[in-house]
Amino acid sequence: MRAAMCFSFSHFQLPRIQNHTFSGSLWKRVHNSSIKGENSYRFQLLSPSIYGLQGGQHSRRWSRKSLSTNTEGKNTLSRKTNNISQKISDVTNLTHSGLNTSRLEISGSESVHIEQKITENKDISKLVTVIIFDIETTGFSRYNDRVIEIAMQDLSGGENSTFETLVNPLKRIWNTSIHNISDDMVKSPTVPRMKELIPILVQYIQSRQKPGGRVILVAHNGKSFDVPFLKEEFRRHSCELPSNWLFLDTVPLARKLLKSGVGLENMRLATLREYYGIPEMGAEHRAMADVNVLALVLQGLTRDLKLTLPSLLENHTFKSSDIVNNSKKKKD
DNA sequence: GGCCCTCTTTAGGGCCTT
Repeated sequence: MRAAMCFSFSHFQLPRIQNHTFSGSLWKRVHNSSIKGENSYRFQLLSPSIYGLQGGQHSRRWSRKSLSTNTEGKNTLSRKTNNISQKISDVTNLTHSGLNTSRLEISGSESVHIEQKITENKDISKLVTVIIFDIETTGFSRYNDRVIEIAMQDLSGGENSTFETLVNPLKRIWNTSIHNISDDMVKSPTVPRMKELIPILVQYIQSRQKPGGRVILVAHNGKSFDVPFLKEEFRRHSCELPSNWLFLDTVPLARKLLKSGVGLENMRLATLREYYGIPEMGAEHRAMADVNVLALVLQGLTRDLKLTLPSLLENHTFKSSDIVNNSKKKKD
């Protein structure tokens, strides 16, 4: 199967977020809602630092360009090809010839310096890539259900800062009412299966990693759901999540905020979106819509909890190896 | 399923994810 990927040059501007009480902060964006047609977005992303970090002058305007398959599941041809799409094509071809995805793993030794910089309290924002991600699945069981959509957004911005694709789960989708992703949408020949997507995914994240830096993959309830789910999908295809990927779960941060007595009702993403006055960004429970929301929720959480990038790295990240896989006790 | 909380730890219930 050919996993046809295409570039969608999106134009999406978010509304201005209230409470810019600090300067030089991460997502100090200026967004004006302006949706230009279906699947057409653009937004501006300014400084790639987190609360408390001096990220320098990042007034440069980023134009986010997306890397995606057609998430409506229609069989359309890509309208533009460049080096990255060629790389993806190459990776896909390698997959078909039996690629071992461990070849794509980044050496853990490359990230040694970042721990030193944390210790030395140096600016590490230029070494850390923060990627928000979300998956849609056929259900809650990582053993019996499958991923049907995945979306990612590198907060550094720039070309190809987002990635999204449907995934053919090779099984019936029973929860279409949740996310509106149907069997017909994922059966399109342009929609990759997980077997084909894994090396593409690893290649994409590797392409976003800065030399000698670290990648933090952020998801809401990621430690209990998204990361174990991905880990199981990788295991099912005899792969492992790269050991140098770090993960961050925003639920514990939300719990901390809730306990502080600010009036947050619960820790759901939708509740956090309302709490921070973030407008809906497309259909709820579509991966990229939730990623866009979580990107702004993370901004609010780090601001309210006064979390710096070093403190996030040291106290709130985990590795996939921290998650116990009980798959040996289960049968698909 | 992992995490947190409590009327707990030799347990049970609720939250959060699709």
